[in-house]
Amino acid sequence: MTDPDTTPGTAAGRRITITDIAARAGVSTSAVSFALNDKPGVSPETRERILSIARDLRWRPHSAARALSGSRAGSLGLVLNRPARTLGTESFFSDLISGIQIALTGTHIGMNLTVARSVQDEIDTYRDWWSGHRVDGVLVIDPRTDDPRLDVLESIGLPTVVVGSHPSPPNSWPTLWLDDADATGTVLRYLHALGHRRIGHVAGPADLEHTALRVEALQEFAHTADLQWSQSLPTDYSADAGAAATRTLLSQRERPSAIIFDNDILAVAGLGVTAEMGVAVPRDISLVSFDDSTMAQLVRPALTTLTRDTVGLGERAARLLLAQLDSAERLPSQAGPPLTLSVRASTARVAHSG
Amino acid sequence: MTDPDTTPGTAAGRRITITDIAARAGVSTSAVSFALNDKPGVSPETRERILSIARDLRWRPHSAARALSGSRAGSLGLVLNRPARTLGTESFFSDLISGIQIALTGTHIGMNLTVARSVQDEIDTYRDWWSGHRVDGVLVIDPRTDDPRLDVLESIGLPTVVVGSHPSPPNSWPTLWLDDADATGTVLRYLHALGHRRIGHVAGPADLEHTALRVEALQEFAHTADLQWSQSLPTDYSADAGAAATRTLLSQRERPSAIIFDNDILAVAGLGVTAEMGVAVPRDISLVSFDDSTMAQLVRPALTTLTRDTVGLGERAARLLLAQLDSAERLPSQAGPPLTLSVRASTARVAHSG
DNA sequence: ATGGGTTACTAAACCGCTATAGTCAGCAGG
DNA sequence: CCTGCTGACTATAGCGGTTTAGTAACCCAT
Repeated sequence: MTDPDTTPGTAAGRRITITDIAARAGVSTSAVSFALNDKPGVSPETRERILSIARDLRWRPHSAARALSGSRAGSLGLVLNRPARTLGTESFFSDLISGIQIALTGTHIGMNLTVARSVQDEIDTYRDWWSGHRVDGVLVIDPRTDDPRLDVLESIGLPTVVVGSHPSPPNSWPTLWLDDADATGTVLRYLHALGHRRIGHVAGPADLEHTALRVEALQEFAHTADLQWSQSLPTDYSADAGAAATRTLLSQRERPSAIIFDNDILAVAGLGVTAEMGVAVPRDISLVSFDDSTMAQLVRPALTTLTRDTVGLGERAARLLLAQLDSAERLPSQAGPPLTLSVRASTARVAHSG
Repeated sequence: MTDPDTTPGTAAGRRITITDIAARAGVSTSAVSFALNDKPGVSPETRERILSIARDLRWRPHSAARALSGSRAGSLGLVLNRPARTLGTESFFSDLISGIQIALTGTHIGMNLTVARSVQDEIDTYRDWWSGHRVDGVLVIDPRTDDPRLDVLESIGLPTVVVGSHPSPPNSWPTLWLDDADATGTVLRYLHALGHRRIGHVAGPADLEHTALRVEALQEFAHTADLQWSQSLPTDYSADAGAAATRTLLSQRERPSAIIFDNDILAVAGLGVTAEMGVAVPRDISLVSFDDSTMAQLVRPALTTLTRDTVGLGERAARLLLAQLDSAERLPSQAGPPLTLSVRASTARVAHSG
C-alpha cells in the first residue's frame, strides 16, 4: 500500500545492510566489507568512518548472507542423544551448554541444538547440518567404541571436537578428554582405605567408552588390590534401571559394603532402594556417585561424588572447536579438567560385621 | 592442485545444489525449486522425476541460501535466563527443549539456544538474532510483570510465543499459558481437606508472573478458607535459598503443618532441612512441590507434586510459534496442558497435636 | 484463422555479503 | 614523456536458493 519504510506502526522495521552503510559513508559496499572485516583496501580514516556508522546504525551481519558467500555459518552444533527422561535430570548437559555459551559470548557465533533419539538420528542430523551449511563444526559427546558418528564426521569433513575419555588417535578430530580410569582408581583406593573389600558398580550403557574404562578399572583394581568381590552391572542410565541394579547387588548372599554409581540419577535411585530394603547409609553400605550435581548434595545423606567442572569442560571444548575451525591441520587432543573426590555423608569406614 | 571433486581422499566432498539436480533432470533450476517446494509450474511427472533425483543425491537445502532469498532463517530461538546453578538441576529446560525438538522433527527448522545472564543480555540476544536474521521467531519463558523483553520483541516485530501463566493481552504475541492460580488452588484444597490450617509457601523470584499468581492464590485461599496462618517467602530458586526459607518457616513458634515449594530444588532442599531439624515427613509436616521431576520421585519420602507435561508444553509452544510464523495476524493465546496432583509419600493427614 | 486462456516451462533478477578483477590518480625511474 | 607500480577505491561476479516476468506450445471457442 504505502512504502513500508515510512509507514509508522508497521511491526517489523527494515534491517540495516552494508548498502545502507555504504550510502551513508559515500563509498562502495566493497569498501564497507573491507572495513568491517579488517581487510586491506581502505584508508585508516575511511575505515574508522565506516565502522562508526556501522556502530551508530547498530548493524549486524546477515548471518545467512555471510554463510552463503562462502565463509562461515557462524554456528556450532550440539546433538544430545540420551533417553529423554535422563536428559532432564542430569545437570551434565545444561552445565556443558552453559560452558559452551561462555566460550561463545563475544564471538558472533551461535549454537544449534538438537535432540536425537538414536545414533542414526544423530548422524542424519550431522549430515543435514553439513549439507545445509547450518553449522561450522560440532561437539560430539559420549564417544562409543568404533563410533560410527566419527566415521561420518570424518568423511564429510565437518570439524569436530569430541568430549571423551582418552585422546583421539592421530589424524582424527581432537578430543577433550577426562581420565575416567584414573578417577575410578581414586574412588577405589579411597574405598579400599576405608576397609571396603566388596564393591558393586552400577554402570552406564556398556557401549559407551567411559563405561568400558570404568568397568575395566574396577576389574583391574579387584585383581591387584585383592578385593573379595566386585561386580559391574550396566544400565541405560535410567532411575528404574539404577534401582533394579541396586536391588540385585543388595540381594547378594553376602552383599557389597560399597556401591559406585555412574551418575547421580542412578545413585539417588539406589539410595531410595537402600531405604526400601532397610540398609542404612553409610553404616551398612557406602555409596559414591560420578557426576556431581546439586541433587547429590541435596539428598540425605548427601552423596560422596566425583566432582568435575562440567561448565569448564564445555567452555574448553567449545574453545578447542573454535580453534579447530581456524586451523588447517588437526589440533592435538587435550586433557580436560580433573575429577576430584568430594566426600560427603554417604561413605564411611566399613563396619565390623558380626 | 587437482580438481577437488575428483580427488579421492579429500576430506570435504562438494555439497549438492539444485543446479546439480537441474542438470541431471534436464530442466532449469526454477523448475527444480518449484518441484521441491510443492509449487505449481511443473507437471506431475517432472516433479516426481526431480524429487527422486533429489532423494538419490541426498540433497538438502542450503539453509543460508534459503534464508537469504526466502526471508526465512529456518530456525527458532530460545534464550535461557536463570542462575546457572539452577539451570542444571531443574528438568524444566531440558524437558521444554525435548518438546520443542519433537515439534521440529520433520520440518527443516532448527533451534538456536543461548544462555543469558540478565534481562538486558537476553534482549541484546533477541536484537542480534533479529538483525542477523538468525531466527524466525523466539520462545520467551518466565514472563515478568511489565516485561521489557516483550516490548522489544514487539517493536522489532520478531514473532514470539510466550510460555506464561495467563493469556496475553490482545494484539500482542500469543501466550501458551498454564493456570497457576488454579493449580495452586488444587493443592490448597487438598491440603485443607487433609486438615492443614497452617500452610507455608517457599516461592520463586517475586518478579516472575507465576510467582505472583501463586502467592496471590494462597492469600485468597487463606482468606476464604479461614486458614489459621499462611506465609509466602520468595527465593531465587536456589537450593540455599530454599533451605533458608524452610528453616525460617520451621522456626516459627507454631510451625506450619504443610509447605508448598515452587519447584523441586527448593523442595528437595527443604526436605533436607526437615531431616536436619528432626521434623518427620509426612508425620510432622507435609510437603508439596510444583514442577514434577524425576528427582521428586527419587527422594525419600517421594514428593507429592503438581505434575505437568513439560515436554508437551514445549511441543505445543513450538507448534504455536510455527503457526504464528505462517500467520499474518496475531494468533490467540492457548491454555497449555493441565497441572495435576501426583500424591506421593510426602503428604498426610495432619496429626492431632497435643 | 484469430484471439484468449492455460500449462509447463525458462531466463533473469534478487537476497546481503565476500572476493576478485579493474580503474584511476599519483608518483618514481629511465 | 612514457612505463610501471602502488594505494584506495569501485564494479561485478558469484554463493544457492526463490520468485517474477516472460515465452512457446497447446487447446478451445468464436
